[in-house]
Amino acid sequence: MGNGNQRYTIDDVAKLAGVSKATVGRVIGNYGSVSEKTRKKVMEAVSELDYVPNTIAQGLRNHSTKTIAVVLGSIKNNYCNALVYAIEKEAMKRDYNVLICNTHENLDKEIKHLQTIRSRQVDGILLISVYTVGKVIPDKYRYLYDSPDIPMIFVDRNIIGIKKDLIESNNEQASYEATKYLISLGHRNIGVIGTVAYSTVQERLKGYRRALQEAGIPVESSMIVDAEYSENRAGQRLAAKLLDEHPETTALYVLNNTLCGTVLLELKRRGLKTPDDVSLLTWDDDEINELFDITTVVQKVDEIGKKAVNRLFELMENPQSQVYTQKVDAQLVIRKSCSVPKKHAERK
Amino acid sequence: MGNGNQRYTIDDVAKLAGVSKATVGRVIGNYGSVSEKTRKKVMEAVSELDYVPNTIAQGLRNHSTKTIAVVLGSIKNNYCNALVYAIEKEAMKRDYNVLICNTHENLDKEIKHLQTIRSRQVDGILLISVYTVGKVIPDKYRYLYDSPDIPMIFVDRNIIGIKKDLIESNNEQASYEATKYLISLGHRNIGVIGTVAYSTVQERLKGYRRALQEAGIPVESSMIVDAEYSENRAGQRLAAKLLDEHPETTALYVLNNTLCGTVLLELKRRGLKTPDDVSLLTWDDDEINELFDITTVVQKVDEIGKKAVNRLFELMENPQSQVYTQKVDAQLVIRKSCSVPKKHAERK
DNA sequence: CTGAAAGCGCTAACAT
DNA sequence: ATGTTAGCGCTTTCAG
Repeated sequence: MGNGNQRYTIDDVAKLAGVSKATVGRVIGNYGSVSEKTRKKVMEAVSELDYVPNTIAQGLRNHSTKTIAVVLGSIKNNYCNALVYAIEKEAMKRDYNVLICNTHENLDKEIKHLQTIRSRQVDGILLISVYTVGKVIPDKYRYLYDSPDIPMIFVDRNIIGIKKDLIESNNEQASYEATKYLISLGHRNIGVIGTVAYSTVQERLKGYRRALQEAGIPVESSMIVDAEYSENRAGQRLAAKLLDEHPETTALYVLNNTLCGTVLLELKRRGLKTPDDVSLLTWDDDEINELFDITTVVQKVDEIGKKAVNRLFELMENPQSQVYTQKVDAQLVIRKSCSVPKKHAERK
Repeated sequence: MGNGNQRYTIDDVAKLAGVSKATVGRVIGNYGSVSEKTRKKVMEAVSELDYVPNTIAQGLRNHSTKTIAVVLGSIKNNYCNALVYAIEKEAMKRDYNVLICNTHENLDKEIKHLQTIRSRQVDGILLISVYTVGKVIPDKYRYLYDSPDIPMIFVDRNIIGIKKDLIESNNEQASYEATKYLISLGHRNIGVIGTVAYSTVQERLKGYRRALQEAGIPVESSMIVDAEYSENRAGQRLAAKLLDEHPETTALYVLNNTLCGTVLLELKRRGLKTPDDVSLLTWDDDEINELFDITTVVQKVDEIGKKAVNRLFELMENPQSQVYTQKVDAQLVIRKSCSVPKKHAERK
């Protein structure tokens, strides 16, 4: 009776089949040549014992652990867990497992994780880095980011100064179009809420500015408010700030999925309805968005995850490969939270 | 210049320090005895090369990979990702990594994952099994569940017939109290929506029935409607069914977090407001719940995750340990979605 | 077509 | 206090 556990080794199979372990290896690994007769004997022994090769031993020998790691801020974030879901699904198809590492958006934890997964010899790394624009990686740890020995690609967030593949949404363009949509409705005073430090948000801001400039609307920098990642209910505070300081605001444009929930809370607190009192447009879809009929820039998380894994495997096979960025189209899903502005206050 | 990668082995350190690798091992592993002088030499060599031991090689030797696996339905589920977050945090404290395995609530995938993580020699497994009440594990795969060679504990869901530790909320009692709360408000016609097959939901139903019986309210089985896990928008369909077939319903009691969103959708579609038109009480907290002021039975996911990891480590140290169940108190958080029923329709 | 043997990097029992 | 060596389970030359 087989038990499928690790008690049986290749030697046990060899003994039972009456061959050498080299031969068993050939059958299992499907290489070299074995006579049909021996192959059958071996197969029988394998299923008799329910033998499964020890991945650790294979790893030591082959320098491949059949494991990839995903390093990200927090698995509780909806964008992240949808991404991990897609990644794991894709990895499984190739019999790879996925190690999950939360950095809690903390530099030290990111470095710690990067170090330990290296010593674990993961075959590849998918990184949504904490490193925000302006922050510099200490020389001491730079090898964690640019050493070519283990394939790594950036997902969603880029690190300026490190040349690695990047898979992300077409943030600038999608944001440009979203903003244009608001402008086409008649909005001229669009307040923006986002965590500016992240490279994605920077790009979304670029798109926003481009649309404004194209429409001849001056960009008022105080209408762009910045959220610290760690702040609790940042969306609420910033929506309040924006609405207080800029009562002429007719539309709110939220650049991070995490922020939107508490923006809604603030709107509710003030008794403001969308789209009648204020229009609302946000990034990243969520159950809430559908419930509230919020017009949303939806990222194709599945596709991003899939592309990321595919590219990582390419790199694992051919580490010399050229570095490049892949953009996945994000889509504006128009629901009911945006309309022609009712108030036509002047700009300050 | 160190590079922290795997190019350097214990031999390199030994050579550089001018000692044997056994000595290096003693210093690294902090066992046996080494003179202060040699220790220093070794330490210098270690930091010179930025040497990090190869976890794979250690694993082969020690039969420990410093990895635990979490097997669950889907990381996209909010209960699950909050759990994984807690688990990973706790695991990191002990320098353990976490492997994530989505079963997609599919039996075959669960078995496949269980097999591969075994061959990967994970040190422990946390399982939220797909096996629902009534389903039987094929003999062939039973070893995956009851073989004692690798410590495993059940989280949230139990498998009847397999004796393993279980960490879960006090589902019966918390559900009893939640139902009692609705009854105390005056509700007698409480519709229940849940995926009945799961052991947790069964327990919650028991608590619901107990409260009803205690209050002398007959349990009407057609007011308990069952959702298939995989059905899209099951909450919506079932809320509709309940409201159509039982117009006397004054309160909706939702037993799974995934269902609540679309229940709200159906309420919205019908123009029904909570708590004025219908009271609503649900399990598992979520951003939506706060936004909608929904009274909720909140599970202490953090504590469940922490307890699960702690217990798993106990088992890893002492596999012979007695099997037992730990219950974590879930709490009823009263917000504004429940009130005294306005309509006093008779029971059918 | 098959087997013997070396070795991946580390640990630990044994020897000095 | 330190070094030598066997071996964890597997793959892969190299011989035969």
